[in-house]
Amino acid sequence: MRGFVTQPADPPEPARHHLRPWEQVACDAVGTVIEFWGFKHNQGRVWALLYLRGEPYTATVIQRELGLSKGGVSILVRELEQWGVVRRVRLPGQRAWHFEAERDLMAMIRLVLQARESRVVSRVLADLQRAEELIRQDPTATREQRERLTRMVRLARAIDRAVATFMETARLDAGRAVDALRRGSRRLRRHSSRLRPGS
Amino acid sequence: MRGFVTQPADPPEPARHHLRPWEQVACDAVGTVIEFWGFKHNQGRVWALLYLRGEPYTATVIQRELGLSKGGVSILVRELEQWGVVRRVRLPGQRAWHFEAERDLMAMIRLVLQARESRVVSRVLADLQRAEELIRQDPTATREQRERLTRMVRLARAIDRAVATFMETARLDAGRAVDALRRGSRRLRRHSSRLRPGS
DNA sequence: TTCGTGGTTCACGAGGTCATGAACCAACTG
DNA sequence: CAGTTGGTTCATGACCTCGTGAACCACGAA
Repeated sequence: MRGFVTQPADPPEPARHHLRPWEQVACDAVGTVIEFWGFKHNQGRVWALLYLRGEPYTATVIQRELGLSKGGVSILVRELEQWGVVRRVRLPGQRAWHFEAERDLMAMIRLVLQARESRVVSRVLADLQRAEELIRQDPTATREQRERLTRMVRLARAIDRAVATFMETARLDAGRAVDALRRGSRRLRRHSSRLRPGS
Repeated sequence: MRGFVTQPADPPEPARHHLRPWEQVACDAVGTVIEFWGFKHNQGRVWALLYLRGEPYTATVIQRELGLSKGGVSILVRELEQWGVVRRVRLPGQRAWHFEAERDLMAMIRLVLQARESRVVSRVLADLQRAEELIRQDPTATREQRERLTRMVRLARAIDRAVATFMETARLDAGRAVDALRRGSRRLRRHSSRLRPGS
């Protein structure tokens, strides 16, 4: 009796969303990537729709085109807006809000990286550094263990700085981001070797 | 009557896991990163334990140290093994399997990237290319829309190749990975500009 | 053979995430 | 003013993933 709830016995088909086949595929693809990066599938779909259509849409249209619920769209666009990948604009003569996608793909990458960065990387680095402090007060830890922990901290720090530098420069000039990556990678390289077996 | 099963009324405290404070912190930190990269928190903890301790451990010990269940450890080490970040070895005189962590941190990054890559990036690229084929058969699509889709495909392709090249070279020599990154980034750069407003 | 230990698989349950849709609020229109 | 439309919030429920612990298998020792 409970399992039937999901099957409303009659598909509502809400005014038929008229996504063309290539739009379906592309939006879902973006949804998949974005989901993989820790965000919501539908956030990707909404952005992709706005990007591909190229013009500001109202929440109602988004809802119809992608077959989402009213409340869902409200939340999705708010989140997208907070990350700066979608802008909320007033169109002259229209009283409803309209939403348009950030068009600079490089900026998109930067924003996604930024979200990940602020969420986790620096947090983890802090924890690892705390572990490094704790190990100093632990006389039972061997020298090898201290070394391995230090190695992890250095790697984390290198990644953290690489990402930070990348975002910093990419903000001003996409070209410079290349050099940032290069420098960051060189730093990474120093941590790439194994622990010497004999040491 | 069923809900009580999980609360055995008396914390078993399975021989007390004797993780030292810094190990606790470090293992959890690794768990957090790895979870963020789409894997399981406990997979990160298991690897970190093995890495920090530096010697092969049996499943039983891992279970005790991290406070996990028998079945859980079995599954976790199998998965870690499949990605090549943990090796299963027989120790002379011991009949139980022992597990040791991959020690090369750069290799770890490569393996994680590889897992992500095979799971998603190329898959998404394929979908986007399919969308590009579909749009050719759609006379209603505007020139701007075709351009935007093409731009997305090119970006995806650039990222795909950058990652692939990075892994390819990192496999042989961590140093070369720097150049791979550099070349990939230069390719990325071409897609960084906005669509010209007038076009 | 039987016991005991190491190891895997499986069904279940807890927990968390996400979308829904109703209730509600706000602002404009007639 | 009432009515309509746009927009947000919230409780609910569907779904999914992970870990558990029991059942089970394999194998070696006594």
